[in-house]
Amino acid sequence: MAVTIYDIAQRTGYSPPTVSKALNNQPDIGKATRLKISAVAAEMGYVPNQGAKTLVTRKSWLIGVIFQEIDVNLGIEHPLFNGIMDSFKKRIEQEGYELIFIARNLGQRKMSYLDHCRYRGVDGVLILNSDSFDDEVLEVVGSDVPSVSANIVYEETTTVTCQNTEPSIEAVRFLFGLGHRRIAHIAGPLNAKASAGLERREGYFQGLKACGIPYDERLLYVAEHWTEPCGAEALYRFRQLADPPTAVFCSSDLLALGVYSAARTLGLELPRDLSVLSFDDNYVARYLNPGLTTYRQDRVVLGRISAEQLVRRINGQACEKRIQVPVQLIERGSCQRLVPASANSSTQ
Amino acid sequence: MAVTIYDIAQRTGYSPPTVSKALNNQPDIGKATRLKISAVAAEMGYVPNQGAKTLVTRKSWLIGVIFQEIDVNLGIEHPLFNGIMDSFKKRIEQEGYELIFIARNLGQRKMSYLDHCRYRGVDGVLILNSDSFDDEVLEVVGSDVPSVSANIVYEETTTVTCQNTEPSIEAVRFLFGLGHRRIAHIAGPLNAKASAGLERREGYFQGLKACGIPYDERLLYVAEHWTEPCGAEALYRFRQLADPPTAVFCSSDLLALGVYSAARTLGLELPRDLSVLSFDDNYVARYLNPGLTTYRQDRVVLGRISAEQLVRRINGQACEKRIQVPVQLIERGSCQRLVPASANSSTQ
DNA sequence: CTGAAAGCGCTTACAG
DNA sequence: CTGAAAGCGCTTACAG
Repeated sequence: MAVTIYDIAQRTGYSPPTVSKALNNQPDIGKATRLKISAVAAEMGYVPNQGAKTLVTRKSWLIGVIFQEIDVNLGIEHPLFNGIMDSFKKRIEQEGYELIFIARNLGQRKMSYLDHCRYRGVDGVLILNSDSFDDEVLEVVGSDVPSVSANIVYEETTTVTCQNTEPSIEAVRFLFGLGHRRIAHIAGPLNAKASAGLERREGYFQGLKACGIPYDERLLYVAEHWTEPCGAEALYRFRQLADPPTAVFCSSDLLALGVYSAARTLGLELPRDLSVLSFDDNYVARYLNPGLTTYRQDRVVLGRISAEQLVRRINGQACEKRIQVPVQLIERGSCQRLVPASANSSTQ
Repeated sequence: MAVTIYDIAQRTGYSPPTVSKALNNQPDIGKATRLKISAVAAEMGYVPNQGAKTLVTRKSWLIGVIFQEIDVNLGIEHPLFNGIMDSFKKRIEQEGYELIFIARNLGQRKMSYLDHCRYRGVDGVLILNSDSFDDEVLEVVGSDVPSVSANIVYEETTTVTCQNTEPSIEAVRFLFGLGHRRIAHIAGPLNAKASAGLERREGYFQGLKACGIPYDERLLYVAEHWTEPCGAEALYRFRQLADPPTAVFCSSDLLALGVYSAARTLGLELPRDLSVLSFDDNYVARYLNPGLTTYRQDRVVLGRISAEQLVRRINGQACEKRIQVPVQLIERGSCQRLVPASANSSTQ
């Protein structure tokens, strides 16, 4: 049987409330008393029962994570989500919180995400999902449970993502600077809440304009999912054109992976026959051949800021509606100057 | 304020205990009563408070996960651990359990893993760590908290890993079958509890013997860590030999990654100049060039079996001490017949 | 089949 | 500075 404050009370001669206050560093306790009590508590190996505390304080020190990734279907293996979650976890632990996964179906019992949050009494929730229209997630963000979203943009809560539009403009400029004029774009799924698809495409449009390149709708492919097969399909389409693109800007590395495999199938050599620029910097990007040049999303920063925003919400402090973290171009070998005037295979 | 069983009691006219029993499907409740109570509960949006239940039942329906990966330092991004955890999670959720991360340091408070388990009252613990000698983990497996380990082998509890020795014997045979005679091995760190390093090396030895190849100690490199730089270092060493290996069997994909990068640095072409066979089938293996031929660890099975074993332990049922799951050879392009007698670059 | 009593481990007013 | 009383939301004997 575990040691309780009653056991400590008995051993020290103080009452349970006094023990409780001493252990919680309440101010109205004599110094000697506090010392005595904590010494005995340590000696007896006392560990507080957080469940009992939660019952009376209404504070569980638990953060739920709704982790639902339907697109790539990698679950916790999802390369972006798990990086964010890892960093988020470290940051909230500093604040004394712990992470619990909010399950969708628990045993036989069907419980909504929101009910589930109440069931466990979580103090807040991190939303890491890819389905913008999931009713149950919508119910959570619309509830009084503090939340933060690190992918989908919800009006009702704080959303933390990377910057999308600006780097996408820069992406086009970068390829333009390498001499490319036929620059294609593989956009991710487009819907109002999934910022990545929409905002990166917007950057593509603006980049084209900034470079004075007229928009050619045949050079835009909108992927149905953020998956490799969709990326491959895009390249097959592009290659059917009489005047195919010499460079392609992919809105995610998973899509770029599809471009790589399609290129191999088509006998195209990268980057000689096609420059590929991407977005994410997944774990695999550096191992590809050629290494993928891509805008890196900083998962550590993304997770940390999400955590800080959520803690603010929990504490009732003011919060941003949307935070966008800068990305960083990681140059590897997949982009090449178009006209081989010089012998350089890559340019700064 | 949340709806409690008192509210339901009031509305239905029954007592709280009766409401409790009805909602928990206890047998000694009238059918009409049960129906009435559950209808009202549903109507009022009742969600049980699991914390309060835990206090009296001493069952939290919480499984802790000790996730500590010191080698590669990828945290939750660790490609093998997170795959196992994902599958484990799905399986325990079917049983009604949820996953909570057991933090090492929570806020200012320093709490051991074991104390932490008690603090949250977890019903069991999944151990996914890479440091065999972590005292705190040792304390957990030696305690009365039910546990299962999915990497390090602990005498005190159930360990679930893939098969190591048999496939490693097969690995040598496979390379032998391709005509290789100078077969090197990059072993992982060797210690009694980290089965992977030791057992795979053992398989290498046995495989050599089975093929009638005398063991040459210069062809064995023991990596200090399961990391890419260690794999690279191994190849640099091997290449300094007067008679370097024509094939290398790596005890993990991370090590193989190092071999790939060192090969590139050295100007070696894979698989023409060196056949590489590996173990794991990480996310990256298929994207390498050439694709990595490797023994796949089935994370889904590993996670599922770990979950089932832990549930058995929690329920006081008999458990295996060690379970080993078969691996599967995934042939891609990194192994080649040594003597190019035929034009085939890959063999069955 | 149903309910009054007690208690799980803790904290919060409140009185002294 | 310390403690008696009450209660958080729930379940478990036990009595009827």
